[in-house]
Amino acid sequence: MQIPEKDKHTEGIIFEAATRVFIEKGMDGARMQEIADRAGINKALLHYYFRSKERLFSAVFEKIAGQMFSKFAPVMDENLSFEEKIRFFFREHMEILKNNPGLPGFILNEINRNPDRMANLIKGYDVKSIWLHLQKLHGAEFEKYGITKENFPQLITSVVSLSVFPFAAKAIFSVILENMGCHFDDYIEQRKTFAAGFVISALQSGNHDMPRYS
Amino acid sequence: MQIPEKDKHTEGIIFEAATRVFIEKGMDGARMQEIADRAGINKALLHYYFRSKERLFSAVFEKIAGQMFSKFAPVMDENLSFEEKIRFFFREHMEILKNNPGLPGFILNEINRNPDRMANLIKGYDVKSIWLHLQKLHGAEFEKYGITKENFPQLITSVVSLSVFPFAAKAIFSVILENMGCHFDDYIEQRKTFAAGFVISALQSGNHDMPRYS
DNA sequence: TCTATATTTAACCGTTTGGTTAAACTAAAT
DNA sequence: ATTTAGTTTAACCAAACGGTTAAATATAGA
Repeated sequence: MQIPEKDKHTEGIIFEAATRVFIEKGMDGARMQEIADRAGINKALLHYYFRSKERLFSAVFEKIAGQMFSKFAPVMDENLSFEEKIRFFFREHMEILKNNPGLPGFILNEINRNPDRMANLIKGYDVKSIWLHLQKLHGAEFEKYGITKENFPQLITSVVSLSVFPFAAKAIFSVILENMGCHFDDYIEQRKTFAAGFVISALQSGNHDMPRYS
Repeated sequence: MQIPEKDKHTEGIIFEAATRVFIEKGMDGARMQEIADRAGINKALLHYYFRSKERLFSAVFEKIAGQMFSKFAPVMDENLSFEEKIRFFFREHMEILKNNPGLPGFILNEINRNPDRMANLIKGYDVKSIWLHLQKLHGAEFEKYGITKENFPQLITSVVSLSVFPFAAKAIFSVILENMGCHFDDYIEQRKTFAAGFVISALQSGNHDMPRYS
């Protein structure tokens, strides 16, 4: 047999090319011919490795989405105070996105196109278990900050929004920021500390407006 | 001549059908045949009113984007304190998005696909002029809250992130929230007051971590 | 009634696209 | 040397798609 390293090599080249094209153009906008061209191979070989566009896309999406979500969990296991974890999260997570600014748009676009794919993806990332886990670790801090089971979803979605949205809306934000003489990358660098401080300040003041569940 | 109302009527029906399809599928995923079907007319008539897919899409996009951005400005002219404006913004803006949850994803997807379109769209929404306007109106509050020209972009992008991102990521959030026994619409209703309180709390505590510009 | 526009019908066109096929070539493994 | 899998080439196919055309019909205004 032939060396499997070469298989992985070519398969990897195709996969990387496909990843770039799918991120740029999305599933609908991507063309198999363009993927083949960027990989420096031909369409026939593309289908030799990945039978169809759908299969190739699924492989790319699952890897990217997996990478994306897997970066959330480990932060929560670090031996840090809750406040330090928040700073840690913004610093690390936004650094990853800074190097892959197209990921949020890619994920959001695809889950909007095909919401069913979410079901498979989400299992294993249960917010309730995260809540229980964190409450065990940081019960005292949670009480001090007034973090409850009711406002916890609001809190973590706020954290995610503050870090992810600027990348999802990069095409808008970068233009607007330039008008104020600020470059996007500088803005992101500032944001790592600003957003962390912003969240922590909000927690410390403690008066979270939370209506009762209806 | 025929009554122009009927023209507008049919044109409006087509336009609305196109809007729905484009929001659901995006430019690349949308099909002219499906737009015609949903409008209850035929493809020929579609091209009779809107010469091409590109023109139809541009018309839809510009109207939606215009609606979207026009909702930001008037908030700033209300006769309210800055704190009240923040509460007002979250309440009103999120109510609009609640009734049109597909808009953020549509806009984000398209500006990612075609960033050049942003240039035309942004002019008229200059952050620097908004900053000058607000600083004139709320100079005292800005000083109290420590809002400066440097951290202002961080502040308003945070406000926008907190309100818009949950809709852009609705397909993810709704699944995750269900795991905690919370429905998306309830979450949004809570969020109007939570996010406002969150921002105001962060401002009141005042210690915004802001590194110097590089 | 005549006319101009709105609308339908239905066929048609050129291009693109995802995917296939078959033959030939390469090169390492046995 | 033979086998096996990787790879190229190049042609091909059927379906989908955006868009066009032309003839027929409906309808309201002049």
